[in-house]
Amino acid sequence: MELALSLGGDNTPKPILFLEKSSSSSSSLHENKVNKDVGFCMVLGKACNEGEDEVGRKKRSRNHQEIRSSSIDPSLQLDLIPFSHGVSKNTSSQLSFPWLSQNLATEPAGLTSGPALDMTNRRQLVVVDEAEEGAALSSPNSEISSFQMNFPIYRNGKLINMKRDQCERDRDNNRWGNINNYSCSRISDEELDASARKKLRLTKEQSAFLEESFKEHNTLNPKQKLALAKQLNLRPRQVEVWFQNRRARTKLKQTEVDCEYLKKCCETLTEENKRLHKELQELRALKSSQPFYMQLPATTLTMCPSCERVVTTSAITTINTTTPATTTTTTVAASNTVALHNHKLISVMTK
DNA sequence: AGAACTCTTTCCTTTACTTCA
DNA sequence: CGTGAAGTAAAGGAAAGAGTT
Repeated sequence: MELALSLGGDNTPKPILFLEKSSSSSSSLHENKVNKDVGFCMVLGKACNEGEDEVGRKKRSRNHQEIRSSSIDPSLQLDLIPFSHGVSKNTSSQLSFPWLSQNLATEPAGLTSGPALDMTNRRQLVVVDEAEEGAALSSPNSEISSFQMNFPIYRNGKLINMKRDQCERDRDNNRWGNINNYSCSRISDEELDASARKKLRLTKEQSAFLEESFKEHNTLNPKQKLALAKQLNLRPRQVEVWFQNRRARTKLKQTEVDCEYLKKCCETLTEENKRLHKELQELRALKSSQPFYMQLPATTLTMCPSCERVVTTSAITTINTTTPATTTTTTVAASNTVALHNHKLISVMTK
């Protein structure tokens, strides 16, 4: 039984009423765990979201459309459930909030949600979705006042006007355990110090599992993300961020490999360039010292069969055969070339 | 049909936190 | 014990794509 305070957006005043959860047509996380707890349910309807009507709300989330359409009243519902039986009492506050991981352990497992959802799976998704929604909207650390509303939001002492998705990220952060970190809320100065962003390290098991998932597909669709998050007891946002960072790391590594490869290519080409320059200089020197030979029509192209490099042994050969005077120089050059390549050269003589 | 708008997702950059040498 | 480097979780913004009006 919940005390529901409804600030309905339909401009029709809704009375504060007690909801008998067990008889509620909607499925909720609380319903699974608690039957007779007295709660406080605050419904913030469309009036809280300026200009957004029923249709606008329907399009809010493409991915959750089918889930939410079968869900309860889509208006914002703030559940302030102070007590519940059958949940962990380890929390110092004695409050049982669904964003706490130990409470989520009782959620139905096995989120399987393919494109064609059967009614069983659909219902499971509804339960999880509502649980998340409910949890998301009821951070114990903050009066989540900004979601779908234009309430002032304070962060690190500054008044900010948070966008919806940012607020959603924040409520996501606040949802499960990071409740002291950083919130779209009005918080006191003491809390501000403690509200610095805390980074929690994933466990080895979680990292390994995520790694395995990444090997299968490096991007996740929303359903996979939800299932993975549930399986690892992480927030979907955490899974999302992990995959983002993982993709970035992969890309960075690939870039490094590419960079290394290009560096080697560059070195090889530089060497080749030097060699060609040297050969060109030799040929020019030859030309200036022996202009007579340049009038000879004969040229020889020599191609290395393995590297397909055209070398200039041709002229050398020609010179060698035609002018005994230059034999010494040219033969040395040719032998160097052959030694450099260390394999057989095919000579093509053109006349 | 297409422009305008909204929403979601991904990528990229930066920040902040943790771990380790 | 302090410090810097490396690794990484997370924030925030831009851009793209898809759906809606």
